[in-house]
Amino acid sequence: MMTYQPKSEFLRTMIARGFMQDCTDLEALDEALLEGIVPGYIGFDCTADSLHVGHLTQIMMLRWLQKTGHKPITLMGGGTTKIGDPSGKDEARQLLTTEQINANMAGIRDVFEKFLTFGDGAQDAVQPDNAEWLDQLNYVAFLRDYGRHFTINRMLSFDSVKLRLDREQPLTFLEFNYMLLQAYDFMELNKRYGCALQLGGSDQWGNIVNGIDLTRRINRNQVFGLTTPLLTKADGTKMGKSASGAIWLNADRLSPYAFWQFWRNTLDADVGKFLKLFTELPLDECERLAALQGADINEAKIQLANAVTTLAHGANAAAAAEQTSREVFEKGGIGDDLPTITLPAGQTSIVQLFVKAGLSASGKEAKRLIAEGGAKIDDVVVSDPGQMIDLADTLKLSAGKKRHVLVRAG
RNA sequence: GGGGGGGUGGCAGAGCGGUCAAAUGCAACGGACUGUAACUCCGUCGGGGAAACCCUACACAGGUUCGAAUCCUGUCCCCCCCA
Repeated sequence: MMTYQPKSEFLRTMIARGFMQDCTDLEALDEALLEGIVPGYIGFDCTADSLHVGHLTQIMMLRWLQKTGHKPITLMGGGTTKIGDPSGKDEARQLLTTEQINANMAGIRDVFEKFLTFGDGAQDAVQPDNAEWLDQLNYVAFLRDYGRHFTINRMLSFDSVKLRLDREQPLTFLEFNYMLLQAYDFMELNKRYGCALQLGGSDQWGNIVNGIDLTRRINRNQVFGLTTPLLTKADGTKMGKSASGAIWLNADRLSPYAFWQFWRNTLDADVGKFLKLFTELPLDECERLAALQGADINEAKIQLANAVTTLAHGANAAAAAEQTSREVFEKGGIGDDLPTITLPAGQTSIVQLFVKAGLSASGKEAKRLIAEGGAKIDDVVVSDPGQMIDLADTLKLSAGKKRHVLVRAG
């Protein structure tokens, strides 16, 4: 039960928009936020060269932090990625090379540039890499200075550890150390940047609390933690995955059109929640849109798609995606934003066309699609799998009602 | 170190000499319905081929059989119990 009503804009926003799950000390954090600039951080693994929709809650929190007058720190886990966080994972992850990690870090930076303002100012975002301090740790010195502050009894009580032990899945000592290093990160960020807040998903609670304790003991500073609820869709499935994989925030990995479509296809019941979390539309507008009934709620989904795509890819990309979507879905036409492939002009079998366009994983699958009546070329149902087609101009291939690809003769 | 159980399709999980490209569930894909929904229903769901049909698959390598996911031998990996 939340009895305390925060006064700071940041916390009020977090609560009102549904970001808040738990806070270590709401009242004291609120005071700190009212007093001055609070640097707050979230750590990100460097396991891929982009971030995806699953990270978007965290990204938006940092954006709000900056918008409400504070300093976001996007900590790159260049050091900890070499270890792997056991939280919520069933198995140890495979280790990445330093080169891969560095490349990934650059890609992630590109994503953050869209959401945050980086620089040297007091409220500008910074992006340190924990390899800066973790790589040079001396094992014995670390154990002596910091290891003494962690008891095995306590560490064993964390859900992330318990889960693995209960399932009798191996938890290596390497992974077991992850939480020490994350705690060390918080302490180090407190030293370097005066960082006083760690944000994260609710699965990070244990790690965050460890960092708070360590910072208090070593630095003698009070710092805070705030977690977000685990995000699930109304149908119970995990947020951020689609048929074709993760919904990346990077245009190289997922086109703005596909990104827009992802949001356009939000479940009715999720529209309000997503508007609040992933857009900056005023709350009353979010509520008005979410309350639309029947087919009218499609308008809300378009607004959602436009707003989120604008944040991630810019207003032009969002407008183009919307335009193409209207052409394709409302008029049955084509749009520039549709995924496009170029193939040599001439005779091609339809089956091969669908495979090359990425609409079918194999020829077998393409034939199946045709047999089921789901394959269309320029909106005409294909009936003969053996048919050859003369590729001379541009064709629109459709697999079902939603997946369309343009094929150009080149 | 000793004893026992197991590794099957994206996942879960049957099969235990032929009728098995392998039950069932989930996921996925297509269709109907609709709002580019949800729910429900129907269909499909290893690869190649227009098709007949062929190929590759049940941890890996051999072997026994007319015939093996199913039996034998060896290798690797996982789990349980005892010490």
